[in-house]
Amino acid sequence: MALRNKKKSAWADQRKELLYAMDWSDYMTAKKAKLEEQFQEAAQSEFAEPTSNIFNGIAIFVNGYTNPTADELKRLMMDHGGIYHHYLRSKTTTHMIASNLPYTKIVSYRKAQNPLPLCKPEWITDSIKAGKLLDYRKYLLYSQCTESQPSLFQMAKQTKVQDHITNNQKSSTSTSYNTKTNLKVTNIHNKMSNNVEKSSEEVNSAKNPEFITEFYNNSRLHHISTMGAMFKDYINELRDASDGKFPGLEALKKQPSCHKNDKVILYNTLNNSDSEEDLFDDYSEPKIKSKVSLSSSTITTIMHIDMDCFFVSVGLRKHPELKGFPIAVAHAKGNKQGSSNDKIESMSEVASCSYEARKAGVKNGMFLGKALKLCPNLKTIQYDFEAYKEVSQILYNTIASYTLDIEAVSCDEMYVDCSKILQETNLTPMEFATVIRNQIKEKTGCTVSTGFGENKLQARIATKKAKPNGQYFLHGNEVRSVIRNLSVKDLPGVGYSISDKLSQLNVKTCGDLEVIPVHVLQKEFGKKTGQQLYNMCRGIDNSKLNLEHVRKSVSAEVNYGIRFKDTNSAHTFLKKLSEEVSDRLKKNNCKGKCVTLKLMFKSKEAPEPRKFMGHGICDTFNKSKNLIAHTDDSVIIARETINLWNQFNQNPEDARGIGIQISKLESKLKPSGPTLETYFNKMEVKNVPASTSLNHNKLSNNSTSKIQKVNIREVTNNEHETNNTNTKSDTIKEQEKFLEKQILLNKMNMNRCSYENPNKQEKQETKLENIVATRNISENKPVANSSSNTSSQLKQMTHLQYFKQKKPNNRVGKMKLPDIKEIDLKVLIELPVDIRNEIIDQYKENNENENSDEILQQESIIHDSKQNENVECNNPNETLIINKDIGFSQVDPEYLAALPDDIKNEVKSYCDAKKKSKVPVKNEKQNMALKRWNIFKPEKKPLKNAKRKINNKTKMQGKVKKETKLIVESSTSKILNKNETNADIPQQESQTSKSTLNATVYFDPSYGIKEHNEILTDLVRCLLDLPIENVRMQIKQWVISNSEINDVDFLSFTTYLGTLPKKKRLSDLHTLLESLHMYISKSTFCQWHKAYKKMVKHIQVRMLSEYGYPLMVPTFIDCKKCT
DNA sequence: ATCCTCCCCTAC
DNA sequence: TAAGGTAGGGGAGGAT
Ligand SMILES: Nc1ccn([C@H]2C[C@H](O)[C@@H](COP(=O)(O)OP(=O)(O)OP(=O)(O)O)O2)c(=O)n1
Ligand SMILES: [Mg+2]
Ligand SMILES: [Mg+2]
Repeated sequence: MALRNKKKSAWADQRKELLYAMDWSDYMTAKKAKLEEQFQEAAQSEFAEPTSNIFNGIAIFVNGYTNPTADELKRLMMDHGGIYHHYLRSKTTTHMIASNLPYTKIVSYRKAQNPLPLCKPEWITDSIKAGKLLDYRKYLLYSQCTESQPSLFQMAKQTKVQDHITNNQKSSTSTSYNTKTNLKVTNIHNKMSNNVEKSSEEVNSAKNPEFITEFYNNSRLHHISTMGAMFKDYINELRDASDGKFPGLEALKKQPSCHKNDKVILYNTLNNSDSEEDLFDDYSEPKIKSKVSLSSSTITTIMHIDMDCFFVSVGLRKHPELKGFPIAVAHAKGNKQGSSNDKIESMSEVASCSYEARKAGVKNGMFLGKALKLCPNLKTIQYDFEAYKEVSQILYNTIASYTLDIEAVSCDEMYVDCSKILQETNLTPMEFATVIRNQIKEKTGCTVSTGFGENKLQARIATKKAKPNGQYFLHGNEVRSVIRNLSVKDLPGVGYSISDKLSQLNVKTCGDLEVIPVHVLQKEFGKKTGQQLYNMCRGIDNSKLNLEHVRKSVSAEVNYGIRFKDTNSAHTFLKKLSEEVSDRLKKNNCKGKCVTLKLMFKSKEAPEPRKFMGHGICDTFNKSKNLIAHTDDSVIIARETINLWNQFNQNPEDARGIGIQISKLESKLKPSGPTLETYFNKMEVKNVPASTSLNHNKLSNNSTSKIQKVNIREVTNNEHETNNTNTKSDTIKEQEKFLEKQILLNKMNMNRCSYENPNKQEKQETKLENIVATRNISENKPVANSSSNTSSQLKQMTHLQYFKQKKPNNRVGKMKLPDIKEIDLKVLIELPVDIRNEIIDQYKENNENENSDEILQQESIIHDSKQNENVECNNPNETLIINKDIGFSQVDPEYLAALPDDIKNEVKSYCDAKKKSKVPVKNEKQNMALKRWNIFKPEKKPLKNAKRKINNKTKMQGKVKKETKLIVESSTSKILNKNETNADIPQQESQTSKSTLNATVYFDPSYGIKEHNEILTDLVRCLLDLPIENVRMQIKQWVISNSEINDVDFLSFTTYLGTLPKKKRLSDLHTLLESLHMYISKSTFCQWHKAYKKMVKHIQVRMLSEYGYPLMVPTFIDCKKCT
């Protein structure tokens, strides 16, 4: 039934043909001719912040002569967040720009399988005028959409015609299509683009600003997901707030524990359903069972509980007259007037159907049209999401009044560990089931079924057997025989795909499955899945209840109604969706550092979806980006997702689904999370029956206990005020702030610890998690050993909270301690100033106190490198920096004060230079490249005739090598010591013009300082243009295949890295430094170690200047030769 | 070996 | 019309 997406590689690079077909001479000529200008502008753009982000993610290559010149285009791109490629890069260039192309080029272009869009330069200029990225397809060079992209155009046309023929009554839709098609024609001629945008906006239903809200309001799947997550959270909250008392349980215990029949009568006021037979049938055996479990308390009993046809049951409360009929909940009415053959089948989905309907073969999730065919007298009722929530809440509250060993599964379903209850009440599972089922039925008017077993699997299977409105204990001795007769599809985790594969192995039932050897299953389905199948068909399930649910991701997606007319509407939608995700993150009080964009595009030959505005048959693509810091900021998320979107060169009109997921979440900053009151406000309980006194008590109990807990944490007063919400909220706010700090500080310590010995730490964690099977959190305390001795009690509390949320008991081995580098950085970046300062204090304190401290090492390294520093920009007289200098206002004085003098001065002089450099931009650059490295001083001799590339594999010619060595020695003497090895490998390198950077740089003897500087600039610019992954590979190559350091490499990489802070590319910088450190650490050559320290120092100066605090980077290199 | 990314699959 | 969301487990295959 389900249409599965074809697998398809999103990133297959099919543009090689194009690359090889291109004529490169144009490019080379142009480059040479304009070399000078390029350098000038590079200097400009390199240090200028873009004025907008219109072209984020766009990388153009200009082919041939264009009306705005290539240089002009480059400047425009850089000014507006785009990238200009001097070379066509197969993987990263997204668009080619040309005003005219010779016919031969067009031919070769069209031969390419997946050609780059070839656009007129007006695309750039018009986009800038419009202040947003316009659809490039309006600016395709060869006007003739019909020629270049015939399929698209014609498909749209055909679709339209088809629609007219088959669907005459859809007048509005047809009109829309008409408009769209006409517009496309208009677009081709590139006219009236404003009109175009306005009118065609109506095509896309996602254009409606309220679309997302409206969609989510009506989406049942959205509602059940949201509610499911909410109840998982809710159970966590209840558990946190629990005082260990369970009113329902207490009430049960007070009952005379003798006659089960008494109890049945006592609670069984309403139930006269057929399930009673089951109940009494099971009486004899469970009694025995119960006794057995009493004596040997090790046996656990799991209960699975699930509302019967949930949406229908709830809906029927308002339509009692429909009880007993086949009913379905769906959006469409499904009025099946007349014969069903000319009526178009409704594609509305049946969310839930009554058991009467199921007898006819109707199933949840089925299209209404099909359901009506199977069951012509099926009646539909409307959704009532509020009511579902109310009933769910009662369900959960009822169970929670007996125990909190609950794993929430969904809004109508959960697992419960009943062992304790049964033991304490001396009830059999059947008796207990009767009690709670009656309670729930009484309070909600809806029936519920329960199943019992010794593990989750068995309990679930028992529930299936019990439904509807029943209960069942799946005894150990019947497990095998019962399961044997089940279809494999009945096993949880076995869906369409697996059951399909199994049926190809001639396996239909669990009995069939039983005879398949485990290694066969594992080969077919993978290690774990195979083992799981092997176990399940035997009734074996070792999984524990997932108490303490911890969320791992937050996402929002819409795969309905997505019809974009162009890239802009897609971007607009992405922004809205980013806001949605951001809201959800904030509601959940969490932030994440990985953004994933999920896109669905219409498959190549897919017909129009059968479902109105549905997604139809699609290919799906995911791409994710790791951020440097955790975020919940919609602007950042929007920026990143738009970037990701732009990396897909797909027709925006083909988009059918969009989703944004945030993962790699940090632990919640505020340990208390939303209060219980929040939940109940959210839930707006209205129709809770009077008999909920139980719940009511529970509520107030929880609320007070919550407050008490807060007060304890605060260690301030003993007044347990009963209500006064005002003071409380203030208190809580303060409290949260305080806790936030504490937790962050703790984290710093912990992370530092883990950084020193990550493996050991992690293993210890895992082991602990294993040991601590239940939620005995105190077990974890030793791991998070204290940071400072002050306020130990407070700290313990926060530790507890922290670990509780960080380490779910049954997510063994999945979580690992975050890296100190990341965490600290995140902390510093995202925290308010006061908190940041506090952390920096701590930081400094640790520096002074602990010798083995990682950060101290960093400091001392900086210190050490001072000796080697060529202090040409030193201002010895400038002792006090803090309030004197405007340029320093951004530098955190606290941190600055702790810096070694030389760094201080360096920061200062750099800031000064920056301030002055309003004048010619090039000066600033010289400040960086010349002053800093002292390489191109006038007195230096010009370099000799040589040629080299950034690519590490190439060696320099002897002469050049010597020359650069001289320079280096005169400037940064010890650090860049070179071995005098090879004066060899001369000319043949000139043929190898294929560096990874595609840059071949000549060190011409006639070049002067300026030229050298420009060469450096060019190299740096190339690096800046390069995707981060490529740079990383460059660095890797550079380090691992060289025993000595080439200074041009060194200078260009260092300058490049030093530029990143200003470009706000901290994420990239961090990634690169991490890699650099890793590779250099492996090197046995001390000059590498020293060079690394020097690079880090250089970068930190830029960091301090830009951000006021340094980047947390690994500095320690384990080398005995160089300390 | 272990991690990461990009999927697929499943459940409600 | 119809409202095909969302979170998590896990596998394949590449990078480290
Ligand atoms: N494809 C699906 C499956 C379920 N649901 C919603 C409606 C269901 O009422 C609710 C609970 O799902 P269940 O699997 O528990 O199904 P029911 O409760 O409807 O029936 P059962 O008696 O089998 O539990 O989730 C849905 O909208 N779409
Ligand atoms: Mg149900
Ligand atoms: Mg259910």
